[in-house]
Amino acid sequence: MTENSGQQEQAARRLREGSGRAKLEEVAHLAGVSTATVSRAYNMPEKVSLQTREKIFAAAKSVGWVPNAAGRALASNRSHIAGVIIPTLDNEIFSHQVGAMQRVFAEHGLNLLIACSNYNPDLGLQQAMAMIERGVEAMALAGETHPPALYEHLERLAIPYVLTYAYRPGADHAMVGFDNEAAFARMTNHLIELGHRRFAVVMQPKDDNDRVEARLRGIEKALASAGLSLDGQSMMIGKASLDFGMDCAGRLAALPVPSRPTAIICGNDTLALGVQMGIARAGYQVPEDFSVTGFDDLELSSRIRPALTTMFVDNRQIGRIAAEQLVTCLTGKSDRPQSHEVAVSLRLRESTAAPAQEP
Amino acid sequence: MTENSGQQEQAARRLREGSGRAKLEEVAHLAGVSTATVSRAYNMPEKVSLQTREKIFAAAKSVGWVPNAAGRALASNRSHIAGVIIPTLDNEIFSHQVGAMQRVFAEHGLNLLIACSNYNPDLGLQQAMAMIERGVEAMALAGETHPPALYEHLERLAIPYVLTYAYRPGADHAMVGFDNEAAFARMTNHLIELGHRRFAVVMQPKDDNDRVEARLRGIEKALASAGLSLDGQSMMIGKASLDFGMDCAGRLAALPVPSRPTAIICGNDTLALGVQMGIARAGYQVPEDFSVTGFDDLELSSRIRPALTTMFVDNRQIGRIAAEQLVTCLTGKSDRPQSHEVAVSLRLRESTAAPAQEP
DNA sequence: TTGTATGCGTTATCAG
DNA sequence: CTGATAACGCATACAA
Repeated sequence: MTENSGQQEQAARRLREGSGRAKLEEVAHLAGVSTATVSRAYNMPEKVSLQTREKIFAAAKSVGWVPNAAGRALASNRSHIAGVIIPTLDNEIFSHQVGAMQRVFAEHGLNLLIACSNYNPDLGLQQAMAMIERGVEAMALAGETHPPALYEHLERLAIPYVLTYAYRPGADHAMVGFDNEAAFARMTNHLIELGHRRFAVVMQPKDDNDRVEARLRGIEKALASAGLSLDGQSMMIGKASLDFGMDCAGRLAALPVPSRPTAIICGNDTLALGVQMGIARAGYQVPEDFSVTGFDDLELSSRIRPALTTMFVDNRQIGRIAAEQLVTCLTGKSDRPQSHEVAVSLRLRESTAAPAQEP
Repeated sequence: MTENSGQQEQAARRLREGSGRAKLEEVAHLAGVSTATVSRAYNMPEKVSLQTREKIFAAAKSVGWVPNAAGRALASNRSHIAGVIIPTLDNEIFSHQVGAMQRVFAEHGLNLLIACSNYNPDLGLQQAMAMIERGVEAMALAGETHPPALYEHLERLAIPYVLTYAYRPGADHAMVGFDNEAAFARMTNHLIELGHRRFAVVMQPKDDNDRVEARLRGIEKALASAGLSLDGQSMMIGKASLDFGMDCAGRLAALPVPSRPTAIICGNDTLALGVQMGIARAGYQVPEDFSVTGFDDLELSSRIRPALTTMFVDNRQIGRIAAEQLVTCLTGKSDRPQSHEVAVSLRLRESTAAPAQEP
């Protein structure tokens, strides 16, 4: 009890009396100079004589001075913090992006705040607002579908931002990514050209996910151009897991031959690998009985047998370019971040082939 | 008069500096109350009458006021920012941890700064110092091996911190994780009990990675207890990739039978999957010719054939608990973060079996 | 090259 | 319940 109250008291006093850490003023006293000179020694070293600079650094070191960012930010109107909002860190397409961004930002003295929306736009908005309150100088957002309120705040506060993992010519915002619709149209056309006429789609949920919506559009348009379409039972939407892919494969394999697809387009490699496993488990073969395509090109996808036909997306490059665009704005080299289309490449491998001849 | 000219001056400055950001003072004017009351309306609503509160919120909304965190932090000595440093976001064991942490912190109104050390302690220190300058209130660090200077700074500034992904009874610091040495000893003993006597180890680089060092100790101690040891050529260290695993498998399969291992202990599941592929490619079978073990239990590991014997580690739980420990410190419910051992579980599957009888 | 003085936006203290 | 006012730690015109 006594101990406890003592601790509380101490904590309270720390709060009342300030951080308890050394401040710039103490460094100044110790070095026998003014606070302005200390500040200059760090922020504009060339304007301070080597001699005093050394005195100052020594003094700072002796008291273990760490600049207080709040005071700094308040006086300079710079927080040195950037922010990124992604749906989830559990998907490597986003964690790779963030990793690349963090590296670029760090090289420019910027710290990175991160938050996840869990594919929930309202949560994303909330997280973004929290970051804006923290004074982020720039912001990267995954995807294009965000509450108008978010864009309004960013515009009004003149916080530069880019949208990542998507690219749409003529979009209102700066975007760094690729055209999801075109990419899936390309993949679909590959299968059409091989001779496939009956398709299934295994896709992650499209709610509040503009990338997935674009992908479905791409598939449907490509099919329509060939006079084809998906019937309802061949469109399977669920969690992007191996298990869901396996389930779907099982259901598709159980269809009567006339309505059974010969090609299965998957929303990502995880689903596609699951589908391949499900097909094997059902006693069928890839690509003889089913052609399968993925998206992302995970390390595993090229090593597994049969190697997966998929689309390579360089998520690290997306993250890097997005961060670089923001940095150029912050350093005044550019007025607004520029959009940038990142190339994706179709990797044709063993999981796709011409369909077997109908008996 | 004075007031008026003051406002004009302020407006002029805002125009000059292009910062169209409203401040608390303007909200106060608009609502016809003092700045203190506006502040209270947000931070201690119960101490402000409902009526004035509503006036204030309306005024704030009309000018789109966003609180300035720098001013806030300076006055309250609270940054509402936590930090985490991990080796890399490219490995899901860390990205999952970070994702879980971020969720917990967000629930408590804390934003999360993230940085990667790339397994370089100096870079980690540098990143950590940057975070400390930004005023992080708490910090999570992956692993145990960090420069003494880092610990000194954290201690001196009284910043609560926890180390994650490792646990060592009697450690100097709060740790949330598991005993890497014990875990690998357990895995090794499983193989010894199956009857294996010749082992190979395929492991990620151990430089500046205390977890890997502990794992190797665990393996060697378990072997020693059984009167066994590794000869040099059976210890293979390299990048934790499928390719390196495949290479190692090829080299091991090429050894003359008397010195060829019957069991291959891998540092993680990625390496183990690579080893399995390499064995298949070399024309051998798992587990008939080689037993293989992994570590982490990726989603894939239980679905692949043969299913991989591995150790399940709940990285999300590690992240969650670590963050919770830090939060309890920040809310004053605890003085120091507590260590917490997270259970790992051995998943015995198809990739391990008794070695074939020697002819 | 260095010092002085002031402001940055908010919270907290104390009086009312 | 509310208001006036002093911190909070630093950067930066302006002087010297």
